[in-house]
Formats: sequence, C-alpha cells, structure tokens
Amino acid sequence: MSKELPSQYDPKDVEDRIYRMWEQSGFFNPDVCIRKKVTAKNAPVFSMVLPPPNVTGILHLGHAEMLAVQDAMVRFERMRGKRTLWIPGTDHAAIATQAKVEDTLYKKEGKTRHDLGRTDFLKRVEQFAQESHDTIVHQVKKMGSSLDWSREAYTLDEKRNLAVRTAFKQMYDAKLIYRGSRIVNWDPKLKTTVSDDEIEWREETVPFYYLQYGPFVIATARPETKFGDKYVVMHPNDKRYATYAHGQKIEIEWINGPITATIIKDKVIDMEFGTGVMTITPWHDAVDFDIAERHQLDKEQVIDYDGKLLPIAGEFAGIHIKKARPMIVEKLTQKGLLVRTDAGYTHRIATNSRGGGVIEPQIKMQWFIGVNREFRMPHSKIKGVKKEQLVTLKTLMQTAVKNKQIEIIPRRFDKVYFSWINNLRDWCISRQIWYGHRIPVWYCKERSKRGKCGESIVSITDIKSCPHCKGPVEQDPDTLDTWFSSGLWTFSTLGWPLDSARGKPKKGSDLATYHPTSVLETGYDIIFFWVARMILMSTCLIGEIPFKKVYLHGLIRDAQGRKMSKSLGNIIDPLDMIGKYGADATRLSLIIGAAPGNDMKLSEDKIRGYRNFTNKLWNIARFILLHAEEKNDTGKAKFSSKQQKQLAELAALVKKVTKHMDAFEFHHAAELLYHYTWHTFADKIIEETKPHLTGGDRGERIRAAAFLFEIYTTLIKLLHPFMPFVTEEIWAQFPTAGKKKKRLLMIERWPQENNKT
RNA sequence: GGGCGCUUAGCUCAGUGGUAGAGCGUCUCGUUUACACCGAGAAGGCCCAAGGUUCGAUCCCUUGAGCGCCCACCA
Repeated sequence: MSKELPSQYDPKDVEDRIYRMWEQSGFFNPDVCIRKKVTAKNAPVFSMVLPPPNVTGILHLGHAEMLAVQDAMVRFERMRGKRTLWIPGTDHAAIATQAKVEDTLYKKEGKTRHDLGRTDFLKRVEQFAQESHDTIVHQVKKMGSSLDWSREAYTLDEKRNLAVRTAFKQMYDAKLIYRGSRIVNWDPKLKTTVSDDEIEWREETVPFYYLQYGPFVIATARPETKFGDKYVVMHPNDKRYATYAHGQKIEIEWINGPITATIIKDKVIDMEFGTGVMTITPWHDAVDFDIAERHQLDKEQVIDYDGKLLPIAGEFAGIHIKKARPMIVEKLTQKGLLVRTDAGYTHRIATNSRGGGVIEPQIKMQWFIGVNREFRMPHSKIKGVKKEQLVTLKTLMQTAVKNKQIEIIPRRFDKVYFSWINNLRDWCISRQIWYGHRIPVWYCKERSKRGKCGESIVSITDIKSCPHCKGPVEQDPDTLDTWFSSGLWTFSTLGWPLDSARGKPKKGSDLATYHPTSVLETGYDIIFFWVARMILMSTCLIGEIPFKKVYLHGLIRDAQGRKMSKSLGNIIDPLDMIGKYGADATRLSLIIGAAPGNDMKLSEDKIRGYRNFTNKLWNIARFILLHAEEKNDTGKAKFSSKQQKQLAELAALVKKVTKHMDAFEFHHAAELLYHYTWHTFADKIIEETKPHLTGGDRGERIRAAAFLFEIYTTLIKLLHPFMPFVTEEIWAQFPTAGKKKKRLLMIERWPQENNKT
C-alpha cells in the first residue's frame, strides 16, 4: 500500500475529501460525540463562538488566522476528551452591508435605495448577504475548521431577532434603554447615525481662520458652523477677560448682521490656546453641546441632515457646507471680520469607518443605552455582584475583569479595556438604515377622547394596535446597531431566551451546558466593538460573564506592514494560498511566529516553507509505512535503553506542547513540534535507526520499526490540531492495530505525558 | 496630551538572567531505494543607545532615540 503513496503530498487531492469525512462523522457536534461514546457524558466542557465574519464579502488572512488558532484550540480540547463545542455564524454588519449594496445598485443601475423602496431594497441586501454567506462558509470549511454546523447562527435570523427584542425590552424596562435628543455622529452620506467607536479620524490640513467677534478674536477651522454662535466662552480665571461677567450681553456685528452675544464662563476653556476665547455651536459639536447643557443655553441647528445650510445661514441657506465655506470666508473678509488666516493647520476630522462620509455632529432624537444608569441586578453569577445589588453597566463591565472572572490575554490589554470604559458615553443604538433588526417599538398614532394617547410600546412580538387606546400604531422606522445583536452572541447562539426561564437556563439546555463559553478568541482591534459589548450584554441580561478568557491575536499585515482591509483593497484571499500550498501550510504559517497580541507580516515564502514541512511529514510517513509490515507481527517490543531514552524525550515534548497549549502559546507548541519532527525525529532518530531496519536480526528490525512507529503516531496526534488534513490522511494510511476498527484521528486521544502515547 | 507595543542574522519574525533561534535568502558539497517541497555543512548578529541591579543582562530597572498603534472635547 505504501508504494502507492506519491512522493509529493498533494493537498488538493485530500482536503475536500477529508473535510467531508469529518462532517459526515458528525464529530464536530458534541452531542454526536457523546452518543457515539467518543466523549463522556460528564466530561469537562470546552465551548467557544466563532467571531461571526461580516457578510460583506470574502474572508481575508485575518479571518484565516482566527480560524487557524481557534481550530487548533478546539481540536486539542476535543482530543483531550472534552465536550467540545465551537459555534459558527455570520454577522449582518448592517451599515457596511447596506452601504455595499447601495453602492453596487448605484453603480450598476443608477438607482438609490429609495428608488426601490424598503421592501425591495431589503430583498437585494438579503440576496447579497446570502451569496456572501455561502462564500464565507465555503472558505471557512476550506480552512478545515471543525465547527458544529448544526448550530450555525446568523446575527439577523429569527432566533437572534427574538433575542434582540427580548434584550431590548428587558433593558428598556430596567430603564437602561431610553429615547432622547442628544448629540450624535451623523453621516450625511449614508444618512444614519453611527456610534463613537465606529468613527475613524483622519488628519487634514486646512486653513484656520481668526475672526473678529465683537471685542474678541475667535479661531475656527469651520466657519460654516458659526451662524448660530451667540455665546462666547472664556475661562473664569482668565485675567484678560476679567472685566466681562458671566451672563453679560454684548452687541456685535456678525456674518449676517448684528447679533446679541452672551458671555459664558466655563473651565473647559484652555487659556493657553489661541486667544483663550471661543464661540460655541452646540448643535454641531460635542464639546459645545456639553457646555450648552451645563449652562442651559439655546441650541440651534445650522446644517441639515444632507449637509446643507439651513435658513439661519441667511443668503447661504440651501448651499452644501463644502461649497459654502469659501463663500462665507469671502464675505467675512469683505466685512472686515477676518483678522488673519493660518494656512497649515492640521486637525482631525471624523469619518464613518463603515464606508461612509464625513461625520457631522447633529442633535437628534435617538435610542441610547445609558451606561451610567443604576439598576438592580435581578440575578447574578458574577463575582462581586450580588442579587438585587445596585449597579451600572459600567461597573458591571469593570467588575467582571477586575475580579479576574474574565482574564484577558495578553494582560496588557486590560488597560485598554478599562480606559475605554472610563471614557464611555451612552451608546447610541439606533440607525437610520434599513438593513438590520427593527427597533421593537411602536408609537400610537391615535388621539383618544381624552386627548392625545401617543404611547410608545416596546414589544417582543409585533403589535397591530395600541394596547391603551386601541388606536393604530406605527413602528419605529429605525434599525439597531449591529453590535447590539453581536453583543448577545455568546448566549443568543445557545438558545437564549427560549432556553431560559426566570433568569435561569433550563436544565440540560445548551445555555446551561455551554455558557459561559470557555474562551473568546479574536483580534485586539475589536475589543471595544465586540468584546466589551458582549461583557456588557451578558452581565446585564443574564447576570453571567460571556466567556472566561479572552485571547487576543495580532493583526496580519501586508508586506508593507499595512492593515489588511476592504477599503485599502490589499486583502489576500486565503483560498489562493490554500490552493497553492494547502490549508495545513497556510494554517501553520499563521500560527508559528505569531505571538499573542502582536501583529505579523505574512509573506508567501513563509507559507511555502510550511508547505515543505507538510511534505516532509508526508514522506516520513511513507518511509515508516515501508517498514510497517515488520511491526505488524510484533507483540510487545522491548526497546533498547537508547530508544527508551528517546521515548522519554518524546514524553517531555508531549508535556511541553501540552503546557504551551494550555497557556495559549500556540506558536511555541507548533514551533517545538516543527523542530522536533524535522530536526530530531527525521534528521537524527530516523537516520540512526535506518541500519537497524535493514540489518541485524529479525527482533532488532521489528523493534526498530515499532520504535519509529511509536514516535510517529504520537507526533501525528500532536500535530493534528495545527495541520489536521495531512495528519488525518496519514492516519488513514496507517495499518490498524489488531481487529479494532480505526477511528478518525480527530477523535483520538491526545497523548499522555507520562506513559508512551 | 495620555497609554501601549516594537527595535534580535540580508528579509520577516520567535525567544531566554548564564557559549544566541526559526522560515526564506546566500555559499560549499551530495544522482545513499522516505522526501531536491531533500540531505550534510558553512557564512552571517557589540540582541537600538546610555546608565543601573547582578558573580553574570539581549532578557530585569531607569533614561533617551527611532518607528508604529490606540485613546483623548484643545475651539
């Protein structure tokens, strides 16, 4: 049989076949493992969710990395006999997906979403999402990921919708979700709000204008916002302006004529900066908004939601701010209000990172999650938080990590996490786009006999009429931030809320068995978006941490060290690499050399190197199989003292590798195995053993063959989590010992450290 | 303005309180029946700088330099 094996391992021939075999075996599903007695019923649990890739396109190497690492973890734990569950899924990525479809629609058909209407447009998005989903699933399988596909979820499917509505209602009833008019990040291009975390800052050099504002000189980079400025703010301790009193009114000449300005004294003003005086535009600037709130000042909208000036701008009304700016500067110059201009002023402008435009702060009625609002925990399994205790979402998030119930690896990211929480403002969760979970709120349109009813009703199920006055209702047109549903992921995928009753998971349900999940493995770039929000949602809604450990991997960068991203267009399709070098080589190249939390540049050369290793492993197998017949008729071989010593070294290797795996040092584990396999086993042990395989007496030959077989069998098992395809294929070629029907390598037992395999 | 990371062989990067490692690349040799996607061997590094702790530091501490990232309301 061994002679039939080609001298070069061709992954193309085997990978798809092996994956089908795994899938058909059902062993990706822990229930099947228990039913077929592969796993003990009461075995320890290992569970993990796959960070759901966005259905915006194809996978990149960053995804490939997380798949390689996570699958290694999962296969390792499964081989150790744990009840192992890894849940697949995809994310609807509301804004990004909608933006992409809108873009295509406009480019290909010259239409906007409004031309199609909400229903038809959503059909397009869903179709796109479906295709994208299929591509992604195909790619995930190509990587060899041992995910339980029977439990696959989508952030926007029906079950998750129920979870979202339930979460919304629960948080609304606890007064954590509220509707309010506050300053938000408005994207005039996509016509939606976005959260603070979705903003990407871009540096821009623009002229900086110094304007005469009555007796003061104020500076601005955005003269187009200044129409509404009727407050002038300075520090209370600034001696230069000691003669002015807080609340004092002065008459000044401004862009469109004389106005009355009011003096405001506030400590946020930096006396050192510029003239130490500024005017404020509360409707279009977060800092100004805060000042206005503190002193109860008027707020006026200057720019509309399309980015055009409103009537307050007088002659400039209706003009887009981009066009209006030079015109306004021109007018200010003519009126003699422009004191001087700094040409090279760099400041940061906010853009929507989800492929949108330049952010314009606006005051809008939106839905928020109040992160500082106190509420009573209905029940809690969180260390340091008791039932009925008064908490806020911020304190919950802090407590879970502070008390080490959740451990972040590497630890330095603790700081990042805490500082994010400290600076966290209320989370704006409503979006004005169409793709996403509809906000489960209905507004009564009826005026009852006694006057307006106008109730807002939050409901888990759709409602047709107002429960108070029976009048007609209309649903809130907005959708929810994607991360609202992603935040529920660890428990919405495990059956919440159906599998829980009165705050407790039903006995024997997935929720009871697999939550909290063991580990969350993801890139450090989404700590805020996702990791923190999962902690928020899970602790708040089910009184439980979502995961015990967070393992953060670094980012894969391109050859120039740039982040790989859709917008940069420098994405490398892992499928190309798999096609050229095989999934095992691709996986190994993403694990070795990647220290936790550190970025890695990946070159094709590296992948090729590990392709060579795959081939080496294959040829070692061929060699050993050449002599396998010798081994077959042996009973217990007695190994020489040297062989025993080498087996002891192997046992030490097993121990080290296991230790590294437990410590999330996969790069160490894999590198050790690589090195041992090639430079110890192949280069030294096999070479030393060769003479004994051909020469000597029969007993010596049998012993030599058995010896190599012994080591190799162990190695194949140790390597399986990292390179599952080639090891499984080799395993299948091995002669079965005795009459036992051979099982798949993926469910073989992980080698024990103290006895020989 | 805060915080974090990085600086190790030509390139990309691991790593350790005690003569320095991997992949790729370079050079020499090798038509041995597992593998040329190979083997044997070689060259190549004041482990960013300065100070400190130590019997001993690339590793720990301090300071500095360069690069990068994240956060932050300097109009």
